[in-house]
Amino acid sequence: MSPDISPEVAREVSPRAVETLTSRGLRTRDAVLHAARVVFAQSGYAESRIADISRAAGVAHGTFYTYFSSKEEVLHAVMSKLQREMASERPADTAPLAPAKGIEAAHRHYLRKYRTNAALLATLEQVATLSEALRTMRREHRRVFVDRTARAIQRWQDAGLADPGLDPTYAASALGNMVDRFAYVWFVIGEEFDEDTAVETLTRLWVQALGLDHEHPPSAHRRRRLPDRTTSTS
Amino acid sequence: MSPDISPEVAREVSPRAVETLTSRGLRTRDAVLHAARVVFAQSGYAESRIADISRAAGVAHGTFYTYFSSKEEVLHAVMSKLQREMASERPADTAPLAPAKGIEAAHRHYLRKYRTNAALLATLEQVATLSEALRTMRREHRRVFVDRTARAIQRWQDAGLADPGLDPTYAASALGNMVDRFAYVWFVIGEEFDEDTAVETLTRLWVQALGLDHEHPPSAHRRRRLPDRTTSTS
Amino acid sequence: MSPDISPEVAREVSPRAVETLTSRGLRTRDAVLHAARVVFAQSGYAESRIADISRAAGVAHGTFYTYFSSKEEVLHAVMSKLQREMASERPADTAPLAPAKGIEAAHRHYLRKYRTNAALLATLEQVATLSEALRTMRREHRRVFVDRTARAIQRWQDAGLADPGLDPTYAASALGNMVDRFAYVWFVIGEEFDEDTAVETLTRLWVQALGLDHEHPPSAHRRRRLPDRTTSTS
Amino acid sequence: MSPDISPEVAREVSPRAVETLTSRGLRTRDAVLHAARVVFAQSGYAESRIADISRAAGVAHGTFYTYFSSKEEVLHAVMSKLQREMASERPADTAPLAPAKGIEAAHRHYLRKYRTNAALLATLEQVATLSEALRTMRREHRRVFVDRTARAIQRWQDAGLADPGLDPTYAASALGNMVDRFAYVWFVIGEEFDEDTAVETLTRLWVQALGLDHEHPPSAHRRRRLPDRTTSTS
DNA sequence: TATGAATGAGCTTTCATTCAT
DNA sequence: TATGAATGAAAGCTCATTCAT
Repeated sequence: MSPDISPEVAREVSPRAVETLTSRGLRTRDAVLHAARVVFAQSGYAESRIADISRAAGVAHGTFYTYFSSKEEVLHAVMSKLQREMASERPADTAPLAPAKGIEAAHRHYLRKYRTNAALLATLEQVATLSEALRTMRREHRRVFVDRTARAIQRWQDAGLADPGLDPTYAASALGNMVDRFAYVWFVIGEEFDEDTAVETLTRLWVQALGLDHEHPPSAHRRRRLPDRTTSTS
Repeated sequence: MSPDISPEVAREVSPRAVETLTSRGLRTRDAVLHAARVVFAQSGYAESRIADISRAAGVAHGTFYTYFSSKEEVLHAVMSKLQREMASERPADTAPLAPAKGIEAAHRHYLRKYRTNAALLATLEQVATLSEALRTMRREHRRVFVDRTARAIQRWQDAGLADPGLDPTYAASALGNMVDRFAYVWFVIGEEFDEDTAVETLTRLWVQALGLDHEHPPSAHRRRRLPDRTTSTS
Repeated sequence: MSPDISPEVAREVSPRAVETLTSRGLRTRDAVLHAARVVFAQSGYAESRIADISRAAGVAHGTFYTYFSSKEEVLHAVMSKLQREMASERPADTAPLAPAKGIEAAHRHYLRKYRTNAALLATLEQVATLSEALRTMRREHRRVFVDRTARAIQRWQDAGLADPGLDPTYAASALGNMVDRFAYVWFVIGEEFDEDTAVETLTRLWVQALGLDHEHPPSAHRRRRLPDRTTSTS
Repeated sequence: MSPDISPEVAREVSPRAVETLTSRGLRTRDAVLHAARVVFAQSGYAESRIADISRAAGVAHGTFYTYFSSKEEVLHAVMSKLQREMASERPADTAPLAPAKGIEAAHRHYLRKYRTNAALLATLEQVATLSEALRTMRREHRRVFVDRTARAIQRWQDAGLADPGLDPTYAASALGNMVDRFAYVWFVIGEEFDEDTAVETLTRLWVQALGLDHEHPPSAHRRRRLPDRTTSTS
């Protein structure tokens, strides 16, 4: 595999813990963090210079190190924030839509959010394997997505709406990858697609793959159940 | 900084074209290329040093530059070769299997090939967006895969085996991504999966997504046809 | 090799402009510039190493690049300064000497100044044709000298002291070259001469060549006048 | 001063003495020598690569070393040939012209020859101080010119045509420089001049400087005589 | 003689990080 | 906190020269 930038796990603390910063300090830190995001998006990780980030943040070169102890640390902070943003902010599915409608809405939403952050997500792809810390962050972030989808699949299976023969986790992982990767190929690699056709096709594939388009008699045996969750999240 | 008095004599510095190499030269070039592959797989692109490659190839530092004019150029050569390998070598589907059987075999084959080259494919992911040249190579390589799958889907649609409502290219792209990305998450990011369950799930998702599990009366209208191919490849 | 997704943030690598330097920075810059002068004089351009200059300046290797972006750039700075020095600093010809006396003084002064800077002037000769920038600098520097002499010649012509049949600019260029080159051959190529004889001969040649040694009746027609200068410089 | 490329005096012998070469060998050697001349003229010394010379000569890289043992050695050979060409080939002044006419013809001839070889002469200027060997070659070559002129001046002095107060050698050196440098400034540095005006001015300056434009009674005392030459050349 | 592959010392340049102010 | 000058390890690349064939 790829080498870790630093063998030890990345430090979780900045040179000065965020909590202890004055409000002026917080503002500067934010400026640097935001600048880093812009620069990483624009130039990729390897080609981004601390000097670029400082300049973009409007601070002196040395000021960077007041808030982050290394280039890798800002990277971590930027990517962590990005992944949180990608995971949250999904449209409030307040109304319990029919599965197909909900899936379509989610797909359209995800693709648009991807497009917005495409450049930074491209950088994330570059660095995903650069350190074990990032690889771990990546795995954990995926788990949120996959779990959420897996639980939905299981609910659908329980309700006799989805193919009970599918392993919810494997299916969730596979289908999630499908959409995520489709966006990557489209917005990063530069393949050309049409949004409506894309959303429609992805949705149809999900619906049919999961068997949401016809009934599944409850007699069917399930291959594997998800571990019970006390907090039966959305 | 050279005097620009009269430009007459050509100045060429790039490496000698492969065709003009002596057999000794060819052997050395191969050694360097192979060493680069090993080193890129081991260390990723950014962390690979020309010195590492030369050492691994058992040649002097300067010899590298006899055959490649830069790190980027070997990268290109290595990745080009990798992609050709990934695209070829598919199992001889001599027997016209039932679609599902064929799909399953292809999936299993692909996952195994991916696992074999996982480290280098991880590097490919890192560098995919590093230069337009690589992005283009990437797009073109995907096209081979996608086209092959899209034509298969269309044949199945024509035969009334697959859902005629799907755009073959979009579906091929999406489903291809699904498998490719599943392998990445498994072998590169380090998620843990079981091969049989993986192959089974991926296959079931394909089959159901494409509607290969039930009949499609010929009356159905098709969304978009692929451009006709004279050479109706398998 | 950076992703070209969206170019927004400026990337500047060139050295900080001289005006923006702190006094400490200015001091260091001067040290480097002076060291470069010494090293170039000692070793010529091609044989001078950035490492030599840094060492001579007593700074770290990288510090050189804080102030100059390349060897060529310091060269430019050094030579520009040298030429300014050669052009200025002429002896205050406060007393309006007889032409011959003034010429003799100027020659002696020039030869001595040349001897002092011979090594660096030899380097200037080496690099004069290395870049168009230097060639241009050279041309402009000569113009100062030539113009000054040409105006003197014209004044003498106007006063009936010098041969009116000479083109002032051509004559100034030729006679200036004569002295300059004499110094080069003497101090750089290593021909052996005696100062008094040299000054005497050069002066006599100038005086006679210009016809300063006898009257020129005002009736004589002039070949070409210099463009009028409002500021009739001394 | 500038450093010598190699402390020892350049070897005077090629890897294989020219006399021992077969005619095929001689042809190859000539091709390399000529190619070197072209390349040096085009790119200057520092920017010329042995590879460029070999390619221009149409021989393999290694073949160069069959005939010259180093880059410096070809340089020496090329420049030696150039200086011989510049010194010879002057127009047969069969008819004992009036001094002024002869001088004018010589000047025009020299300027034209300079123009033809300007690029290579520019390179000569670059390298003149690179090694003691070249500096010596330079001095010796100048001596031919200067001596020739000095003897002419002395003859004119003896004949009562030229100012007997001038030291023939100093005057010859200075006046020779004047023309040589004028050509350099014109054809290498890129100052713009008109040929007729240039020839006319240079000639007038010579004539007047030497006092060839009026009589010099034999009573005048001469400053210094040239050492007697048995072979009272042209 | 001719070839062209191989060598490796040597050089320029970059840039994350430190630190005195 | 903020500054920006200073550091120096590290890497890419060049090319004159050697040498086996």
